[in-house]
Amino acid sequence: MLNDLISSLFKQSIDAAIAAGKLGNLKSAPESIAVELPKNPDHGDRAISIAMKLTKDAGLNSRQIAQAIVDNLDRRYFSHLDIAGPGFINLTLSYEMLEKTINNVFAEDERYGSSKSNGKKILLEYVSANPTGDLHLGHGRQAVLGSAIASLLKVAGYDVFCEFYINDAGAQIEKLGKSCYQAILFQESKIDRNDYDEENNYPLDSMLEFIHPAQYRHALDVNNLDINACADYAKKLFQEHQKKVLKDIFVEFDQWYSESENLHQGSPTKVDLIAQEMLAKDLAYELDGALWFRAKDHGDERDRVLRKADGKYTYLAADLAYHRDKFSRADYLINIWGADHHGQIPGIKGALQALGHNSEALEIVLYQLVSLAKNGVEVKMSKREGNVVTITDLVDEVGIDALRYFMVEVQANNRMVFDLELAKKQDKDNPVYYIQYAHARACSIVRNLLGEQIDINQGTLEKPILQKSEFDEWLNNAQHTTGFFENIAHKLNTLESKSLRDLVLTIANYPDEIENAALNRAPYKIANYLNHLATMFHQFYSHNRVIVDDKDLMRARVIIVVATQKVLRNALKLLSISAPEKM
RNA sequence: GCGCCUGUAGCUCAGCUGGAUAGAGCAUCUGCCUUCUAAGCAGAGGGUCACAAGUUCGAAUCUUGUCAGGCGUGCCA
Repeated sequence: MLNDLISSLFKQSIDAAIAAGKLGNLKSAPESIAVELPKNPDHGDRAISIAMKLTKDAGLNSRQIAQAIVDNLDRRYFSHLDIAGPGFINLTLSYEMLEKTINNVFAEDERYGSSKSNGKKILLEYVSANPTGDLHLGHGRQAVLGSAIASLLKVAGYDVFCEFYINDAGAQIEKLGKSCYQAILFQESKIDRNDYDEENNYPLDSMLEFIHPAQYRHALDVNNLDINACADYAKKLFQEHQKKVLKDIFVEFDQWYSESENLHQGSPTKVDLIAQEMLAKDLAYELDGALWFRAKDHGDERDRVLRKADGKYTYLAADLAYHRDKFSRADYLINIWGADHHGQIPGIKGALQALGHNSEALEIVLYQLVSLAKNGVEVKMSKREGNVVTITDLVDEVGIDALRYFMVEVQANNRMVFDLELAKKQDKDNPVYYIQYAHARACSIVRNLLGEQIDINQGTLEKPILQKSEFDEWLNNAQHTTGFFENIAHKLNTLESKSLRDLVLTIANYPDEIENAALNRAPYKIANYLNHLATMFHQFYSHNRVIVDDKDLMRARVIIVVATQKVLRNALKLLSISAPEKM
């Protein structure tokens, strides 16, 4: 990675300066040296501010330190370098360095930006919606966020296993069974609308969207209807629906983990075992007929109930059993939770730690909830109001690409107001098109270069501007050739040169961007990066005409265009957004 | 009351984990299509980084306090 390389060059130079006795009392070079991107272009391509940070340890002023570092630096990759202000070291990268970047893009191609496997396994759990209804906006945010984090981590070298935890036990399933039961009776005209228990059931209308006679008559005996059978039927129905909806927006799981099948089967069940163990280890006590976890002794603000007086387990107890199971399958767990669940974190972490697990190895990524607005006015989403926006609605309105981009572009920690009216308008002003357009433009240039030319006056076909064989040779050589920028540098004017350098430097950043985004579980950074890369490409495009008579010039520009196209494609793929060749 | 999150341009958001003159997009205004896609480019206006102290060479970023908004604080999930 570019910044790693620069960082290590500076580390070497600091070590050398220390050895030469030029850095006062400093004993060793710092672990990591930050490589910054200056805001001001006059400050070069990269800046190092380490000199100011070493003043105390070295006992020298920062400009002296900067000078000592520069004097001992391997300057091979820097065409210009100066010490500014209090001791910033400003770097201008040489064409050799830019060419190295381009070499890498061609050598690694689809893997450019990816790290080698680091052998670490992460179990990522997300969405985990109850199988009692359709998936709406909020699930959409979580689903897209989770799948993008999964891709990011994979690209960053982790072995990621994605899991959907199906909350298919307990009260909400009983409620589902009853709702389904009555909805069928209604469909069969055995009760009328007023008999349906709207108070305690899921709304009839939302059930009727899924409970169709043609289907349930195959699965259930309508004349001898059983609530449990209805619960099973409805559960599977919603599960299959959710699976399909998610798959449609490229959200897929390695495993759908059923709570009822895995945690509540057998005797004792896995949840029983947790309760027994906690009682045996004195982590829990009985009071008023309930079983309490001593959460207050383990970092929570008060004790929490594991088993209710009616003998049923709480969500916490089942979740502990589930997390114990996950820990047996992976070293590191990431859960994606809505921010409204943040209050549960101390409880579950405290209990897992007390049970002998490393609670540090459970990471919870919170996302703030999505609220709905119409024409700028916030509205409450509710099933009864009939204004629930489902993922399916969104796909129909804005399409998959825009939906995914929308959901991922904002930091998870920020509240998101989704304006449906606005989203509907997102046809031409949609930011995702700006990025995709850059990709299509790049493809279009290549098409024009290799396609047969039509002479408008003569109406005849002429030879392509460039033979495919020569084009292929250019690209193959792009993996190792140097000099293709160096040779044209003197032919470029300021605008041409600047936009070309800026584009290549942005391409060079990609691996660092991935690493940073993965570390922060922050796919929005990739969305921002894509936007920036597209901007750099559009600028390059308007300042540098690619298809020109000068072949050296054309070759250098073609190589940059294809390199850009590859990086755009890689980054879009990371977010599961399509990279169209034509628009 | 307590805990977590948020507060940056008219609006939606970035700000590289403490760096130099705080940036994009949308919206408003001005230019650029007989040359590779104008879904684009070039430019203008728009700011007390909620407020106040503190930490240091240096703060939108870290600490503390205040204000405003969201969420949580169940023998619900």
